[in-house]
Amino acid sequence: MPRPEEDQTHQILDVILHLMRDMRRSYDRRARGMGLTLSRARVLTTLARNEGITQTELAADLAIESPTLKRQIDALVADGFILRAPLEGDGRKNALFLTDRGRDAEIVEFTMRLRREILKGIPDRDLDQATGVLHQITRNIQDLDRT
Amino acid sequence: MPRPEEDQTHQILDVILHLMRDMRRSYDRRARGMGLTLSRARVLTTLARNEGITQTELAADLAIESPTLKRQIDALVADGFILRAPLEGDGRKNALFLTDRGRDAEIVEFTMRLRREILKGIPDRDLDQATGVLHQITRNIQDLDRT
DNA sequence: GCTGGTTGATTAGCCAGCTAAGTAGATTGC
DNA sequence: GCAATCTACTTAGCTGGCTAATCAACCAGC
Repeated sequence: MPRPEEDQTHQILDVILHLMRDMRRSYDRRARGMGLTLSRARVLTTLARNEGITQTELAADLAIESPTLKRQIDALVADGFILRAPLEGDGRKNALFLTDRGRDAEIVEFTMRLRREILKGIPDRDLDQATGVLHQITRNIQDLDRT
Repeated sequence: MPRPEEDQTHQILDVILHLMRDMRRSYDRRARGMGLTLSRARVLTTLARNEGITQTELAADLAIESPTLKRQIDALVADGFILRAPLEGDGRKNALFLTDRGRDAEIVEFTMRLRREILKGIPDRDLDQATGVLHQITRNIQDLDRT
């Protein structure tokens, strides 16, 4: 059982990897009854802030690629949460709208409550500091990719 | 363009979601030439610290489920990075070993270098503080799941 | 007003995570 | 010493991320 010192210091990357999976799994298990997942809830709450936008615009808001979004939209349309409407004036674009079911306050409420629970007991300034570190890591990655 | 205040404060969860994707994408693109991905490199480096362990043990070390690991092992065996050997004394278990190719220092070196680059310019104490916050979030999720 | 390039959405196919269920080998209890 | 249970691995199938390539509609320039 060798234990190189390097691993201890760079631990944060593995913590991030695991945390994301834990978040997803926990949310998905809880939201299954509503027919949602973490990713799909994000689509709904993001769309709720800006109904009528196109798929490309929504994908940009969510920072995911359009084929990824497309499958989620298909599922949400099939489950009656949102609607695709052809956008007049441009035959390529779809405008997206929530249905009554998709606009149901329960989803937003549920998501916000869970987020509050997940961050419980952590002072705002600690959250801000941690967020700053994560942003710095993101910038470092972008710098690397530019090389 | 409405902008509810709540979103600003809980931003960290989205940052985590995106950061993980950025890490994966950046690593995978760079490591493609070696036939590796971030997940597979993690399998190799974790196994390197403890050759001869079984799949279940390795899955526990990586904190992933055994079916997830199984597919990665299949791929790594196919590409000549590792070997499955039947473990004498228990016909159910496989012992895992690196091949010469898998033991190749380049992989470990490459991974460590990239990790250093990604964390460049961030003081250790900031990293530790951020890691602490992430751990707290992980504990909060586990507490929720226990309910 | 046609032609070439651009854009929005889709399709196809990959990787990596998961759960649920199946199979074969070990272990335990009677 | 056999039945029942448990364990390790596998199989099957879902979700969600990605890239590459296709198709249709739009737009620019000549």
